[in-house]
Amino acid sequence: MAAPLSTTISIDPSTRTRFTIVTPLTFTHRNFSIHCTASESIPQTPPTSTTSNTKNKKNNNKNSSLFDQLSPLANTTLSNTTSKDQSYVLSKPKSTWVNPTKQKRSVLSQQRHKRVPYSYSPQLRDFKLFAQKLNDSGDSEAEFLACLGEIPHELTRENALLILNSLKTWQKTLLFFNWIRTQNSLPMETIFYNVTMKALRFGRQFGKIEELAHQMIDEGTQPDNITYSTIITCAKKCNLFDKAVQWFERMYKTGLMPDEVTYSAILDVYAKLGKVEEVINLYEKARATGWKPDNITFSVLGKMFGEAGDYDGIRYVLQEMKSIGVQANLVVYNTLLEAMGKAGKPGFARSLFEEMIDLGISPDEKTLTALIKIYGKARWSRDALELWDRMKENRWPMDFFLYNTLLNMCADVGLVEEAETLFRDMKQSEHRKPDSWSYTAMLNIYGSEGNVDKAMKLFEEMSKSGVELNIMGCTCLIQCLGKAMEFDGVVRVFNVAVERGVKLDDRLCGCLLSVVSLSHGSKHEENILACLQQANPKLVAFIQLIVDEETSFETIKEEFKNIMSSAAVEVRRPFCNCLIDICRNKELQERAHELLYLGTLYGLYPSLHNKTANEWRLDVRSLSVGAAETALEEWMWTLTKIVRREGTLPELFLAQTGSGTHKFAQGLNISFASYLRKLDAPFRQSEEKVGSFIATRKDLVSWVQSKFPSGAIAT
DNA sequence: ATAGGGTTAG
Repeated sequence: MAAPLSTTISIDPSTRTRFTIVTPLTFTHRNFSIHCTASESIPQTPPTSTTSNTKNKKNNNKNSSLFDQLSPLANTTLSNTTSKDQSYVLSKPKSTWVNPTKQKRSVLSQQRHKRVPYSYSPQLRDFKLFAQKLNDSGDSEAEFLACLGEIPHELTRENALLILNSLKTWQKTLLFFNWIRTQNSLPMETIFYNVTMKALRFGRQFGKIEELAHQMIDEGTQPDNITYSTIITCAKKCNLFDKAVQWFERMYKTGLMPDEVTYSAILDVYAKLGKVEEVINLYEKARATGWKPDNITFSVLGKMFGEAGDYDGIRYVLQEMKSIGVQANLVVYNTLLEAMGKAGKPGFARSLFEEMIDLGISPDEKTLTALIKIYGKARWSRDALELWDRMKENRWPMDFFLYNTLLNMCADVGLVEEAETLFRDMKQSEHRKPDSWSYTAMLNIYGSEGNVDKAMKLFEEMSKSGVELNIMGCTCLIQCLGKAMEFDGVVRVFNVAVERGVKLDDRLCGCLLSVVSLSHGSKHEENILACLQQANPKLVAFIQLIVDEETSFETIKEEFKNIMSSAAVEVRRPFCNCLIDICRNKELQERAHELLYLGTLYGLYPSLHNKTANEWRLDVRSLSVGAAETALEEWMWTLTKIVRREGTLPELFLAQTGSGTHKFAQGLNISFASYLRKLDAPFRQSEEKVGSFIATRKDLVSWVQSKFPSGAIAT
């Protein structure tokens, strides 16, 4: 989803750490400031979910939200915490009571529903057989009802429940439920509704569940915690989060207190809505009344913080577990591992895994999938291979997800042969035939490696064996063919994708855009542009605009903003990089500088410049070759200006291109080095750090002075 | 699935 692109200050309360400060930045053609460390902001998270409660606040209490209802409780149970408190994690002291003897009002019931075992029925065997017969009956209502005529004995409460629980489709459960109702021989207890609702939930029939709920309310059968938690989790399963919240609030309004099951279910609903503050609020309110959360709650919290990439949140969960004395189980470890990965902490994931092994908890497929994925994304090939060996050694469980994750990991760290072996094994296996994910991983590997022949062979193989080509496989292929300058192949693959109805996304457009820049000067440029025209006509129109020297900067700025606003966040920088390359190919250097300026202005290059008193650093690691050259030129112009007016300069200048730790990474450092030579700039390749270029102030100043006659420098 | 809550691949 595209986040809005904005030129105003944006402080999104849901992202606690992300503030963007706009400082005035003057811009004149040809005279670019490189001090663009501040940026106009593009919010990274769509501002969607944070305001839903304020909407309800104005309504009367008939429709008031849960938080309004709970706020009097909050005032009495929580001290010195405001809901706007940004530092809820770790720094907040545990709640302190003003009056510890005063009874705190509860937000949840500590008592769970007691399970009543079924009483013995002498007709159990007969009814089990009868249930079997009903399951085997035809699916039509008539057949089912005919079968019901053969009921062996009069229906008791226990036997009715037995049958309700034994029917295998929700349709039959519902028919049987309605039949009991019409028989009128048994009082309709809550448990009948609950069992039926559970069957409906299995079939994701939220509408039917709601009908039943209204029906029971109408006839005066009280819904209990089991009813509500079933309704809420069904809504959740059907992605009807508003409905889940609605039913939870309804429950409060009827005066029924949720127990811990319902409570953790609703915590999960708010977590899935991304309402982190609300979840913490509810969690702490319940904690304050003495509730002892269990592993399920911690799994919900861990998942939520993982989705938010919030490392502090994950630490908060670990700390809470420790202080409450709850030992994590396998599910919690799996969730927290996954969360550590999302928060970008592979090292902590590794220690968490070792901690779990030391405790004697055996990893399952999900554990290993999470960890292999993390090592792959972090490019920790040694850890990934070590873990892979341990998996084989210990015969830890493997499944299809794990196989495909291993393939993806191989793609991430550049293990071509290992991937080929695994892929071959999968083909030879009975139950783990490669699917579209597996093929995509292999296409990714061959694509990154630039192995056109093997990639195309896989492509043909997929068509033959009927494995669907998905958007990512398609993008990998196009990228691979483009880099190999096989533009006819690009067009062919693109057309196949369109024919098969692959939905074209922004990444594919970015890929095509890079092919456009590569095809410059060849007879194929028009054909590639025609593909892009189909995928994203606005982008093609923008290219036409930027390559026309007559277009004013104001127009470029406006259209740039439009293009980037509607593009997915992750493709904005690649788009800008490619557009700069296209301009430089056509020797439209000035336009290239304008685009780099705009990219910087809109925060697409947030860490391009780093300055300390001793060192100025240009970090071009996320730039394309053309964009990196443009950035270097701009840097040098600024230095020239500063030298001219005899401003202060640091001792050291450093340009970083990255060493290309990725096995497949194409050498930006090589092209950057040759451009430095072309400019005859006094940067030297650092000996200890590959991909770093260093220059001293002395050398740079004399270089600047030699480029400009001394008279020109005097002011 | 045996009346209710949590975790796996771009």
